Amino acid sequence: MPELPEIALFARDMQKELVGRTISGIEVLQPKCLNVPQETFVEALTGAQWLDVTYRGKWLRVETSRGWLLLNLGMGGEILLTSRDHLPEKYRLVFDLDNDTCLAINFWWFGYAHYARPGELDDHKMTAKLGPNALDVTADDLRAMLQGRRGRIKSFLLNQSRLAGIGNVYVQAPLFKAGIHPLRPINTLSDDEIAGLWGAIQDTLRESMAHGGSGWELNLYGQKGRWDESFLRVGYREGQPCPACGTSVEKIKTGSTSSYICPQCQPLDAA
DNA sequence: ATAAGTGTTGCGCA
DNA sequence: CTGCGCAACACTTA
Repeated sequence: MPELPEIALFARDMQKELVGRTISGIEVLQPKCLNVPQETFVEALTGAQWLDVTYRGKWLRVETSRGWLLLNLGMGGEILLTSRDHLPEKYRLVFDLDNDTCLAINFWWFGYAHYARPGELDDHKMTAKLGPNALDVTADDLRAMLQGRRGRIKSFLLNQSRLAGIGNVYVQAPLFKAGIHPLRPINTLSDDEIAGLWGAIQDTLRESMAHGGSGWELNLYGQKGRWDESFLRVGYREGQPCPACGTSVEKIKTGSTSSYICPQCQPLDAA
């Protein structure tokens, strides 16, 4: 599940490897992931030169000389810099480059490769409505964003139009570190708790990036990250002892997603 | 072998 | 508008 740390690392590595390269060919094996007809997509970007790679939340935004390539890996996938001789087993999309390398992209569900014409990035609804990157807000920003809002804290954190980049994997550790139950109503959070949550989010995302991202994902070069299960604290560790107090970690349903909590450290009705 | 669980996003509903 | 449940259908684990 690629989330902000992995996407930020992709953007950094793609910036380094691909800026200046020209797309010499495009192969589309799964047209349903496009937002325009396949012919339009291929015609628009073939011959385009890579200018800049940035990201917003879980989206990669590639600016080319002929418009924008917008990538979202959905619930999982790979972007691999390789060559035609070493294509991975599965891929949905290949961009051939002018130095005999190619970019092979795979997503196993709900991934997108979208196109927006030059200067029309704002017309791309799915990226235009995203909130600020989770790493770009200050503690004061977060408190202001939560002010007067109803609902549960976890729903807010996962809502990409509020705060972009956090998914169900990276939401677990900050809530644990801040001692906040995922279902806590937003209006019951104290300023101190919000400040603690903000710090825990920053720490978690930066810690993962410093370790090359998630250990379940491959980077641009096909290498696994080193941010593994040991950093999750309670996430995906049902039945194991809480690292702080030893209480058994519980898995609970929080809306349509699951959460892993220490019932001792993250009580629901704390004040 | 068959079925359930998973993670993201947009949409429909109160 | 806002918060929340659900559906989209690929792949792994019970």
